[in-house]
Amino acid sequence: MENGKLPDCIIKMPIIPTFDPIEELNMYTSLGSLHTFARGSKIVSPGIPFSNVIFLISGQLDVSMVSRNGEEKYLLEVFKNGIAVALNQNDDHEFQITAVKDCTVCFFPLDMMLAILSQNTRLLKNFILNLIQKTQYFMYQSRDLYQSRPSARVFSFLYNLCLTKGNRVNDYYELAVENVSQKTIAKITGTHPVTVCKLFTYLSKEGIIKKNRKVIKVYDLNKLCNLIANEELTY
DNA sequence: GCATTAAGGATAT
DNA sequence: ATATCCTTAATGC
Repeated sequence: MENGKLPDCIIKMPIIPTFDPIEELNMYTSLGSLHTFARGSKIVSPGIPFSNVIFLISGQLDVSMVSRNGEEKYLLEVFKNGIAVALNQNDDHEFQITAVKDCTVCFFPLDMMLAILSQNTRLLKNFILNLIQKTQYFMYQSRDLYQSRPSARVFSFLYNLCLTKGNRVNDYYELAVENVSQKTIAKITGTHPVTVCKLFTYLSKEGIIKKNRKVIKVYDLNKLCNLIANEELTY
């Protein structure tokens, strides 16, 4: 640990499920196939075989699962230079990848991806770290869904967001939540948007936060932390 | 305690 | 002008 910095192989766990970009893949896009997708179109659909590593050159992707009864489980978002590994050669998968903005993507078949990675050790490392980051995130996610109540997950999300992205101003933490809507928080925490709204108004009434559409100010982080473990809750 | 639905209001495009 | 988001209330499990 030189210069007081952490070694560069440490996995940083995201609060919002967006994983580290791999800029270096831009050098290899000529070895894959370029495609464009209009906003709203599906790149991967449940039940339809698809086997490529998707590299996002521009735009934004939404990855989710859709079961036969039509229920949807949000998984993660992909931003510029991010990857989505979709290796589903059979028709029995439930994955869905949607372009939520106009997108330019590059498809790499697995063998091509492996050929590229075998030539570039640093890229290989970043690729592996990206996958580990995803698996670890979803390990935490499954643990939370298993042992925490929805309210605890929402409070926990807000608490962690505050610690990682909160700006200290006077006696409160300020959170820019313009791009993190309550709907998004509901999807990430596996709760209902109405529940998130109720919990936030509860926190406001308790004087723990002050909120508007763009900013959440957290005044009592300890109280918020205590609520995560709380059994009783009336809101 | 939380999901669901509905309905109205605010805000962004 | 239409979509998206937030809020509140009512109801049910």
